[in-house]
Amino acid sequence: MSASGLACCTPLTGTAMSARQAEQVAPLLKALADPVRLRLVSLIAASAGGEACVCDLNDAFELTQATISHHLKVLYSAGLLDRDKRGVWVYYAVRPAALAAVATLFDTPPRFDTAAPNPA
Amino acid sequence: MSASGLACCTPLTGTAMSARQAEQVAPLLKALADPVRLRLVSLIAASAGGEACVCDLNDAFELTQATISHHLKVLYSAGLLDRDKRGVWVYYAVRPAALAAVATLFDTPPRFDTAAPNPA
DNA sequence: CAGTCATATTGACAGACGTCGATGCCGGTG
DNA sequence: CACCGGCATCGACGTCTGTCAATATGACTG
Repeated sequence: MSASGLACCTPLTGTAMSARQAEQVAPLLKALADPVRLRLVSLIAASAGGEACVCDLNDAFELTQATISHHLKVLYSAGLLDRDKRGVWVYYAVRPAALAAVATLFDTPPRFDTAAPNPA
Repeated sequence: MSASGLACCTPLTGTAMSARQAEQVAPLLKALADPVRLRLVSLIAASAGGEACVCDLNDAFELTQATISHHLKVLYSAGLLDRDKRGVWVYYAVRPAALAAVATLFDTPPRFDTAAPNPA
């Protein structure tokens, strides 16, 4: 399971992305590319303190506790969430850096349209 | 196959996302959540005129023509690409609006941290 | 019109994924 | 210490996905 390097990446739109970069970022997108996980991240991010208890997350879905736990593991393994066990409860928090890494993908770089003539 | 509504969406980080929203955006992310497709979009976006001929895209990968065609179809079906046939060749172009729709997911809204006390 | 080239489609297959019920683990409580 | 409750893990399942070889389609060429 990855979770460290955090996939710094150039925007999609600028210059062509390397195979290596693509393989680093794709897992992050894959982790987010599920309606349930999207809502989980959103719920956690919107919670007070930027973290949420698994018990509350379970109640927000009509899914088995096992399934929610699985989705949280996917997000955690991708490096998108932090995990903190406090007594009996477990709290997950969004890792802003991870989200930011993905966000850079969609940054629109200065638009040089069609093979821009050097504006010197 | 979708390709129209284009999934307008509130940022992940602001208020909790609805199930409906999540189900609209997830397919876009799913379409992008593959290294090959990520590179395809990147290659197309980085090409002169913001479009690229399939023949060139085929050459950029060590994959079968059928596989590239499949990936392009996935991206096209998700509404991320436009398709334009000119004679024997087919050109794909990135739909900036679609990319922008996904980008809004990662916009960081004004940070109200933990249940902000109204600063009145 | 027969041939060739660029894409798309089909069918097959192995592997990954989302979901569940059942079970295990561990921290509190009586 | 025995028990209960929150969460993770396991095993199984049907489905979806990425890839390929083969074939179809459709546009130009001689």
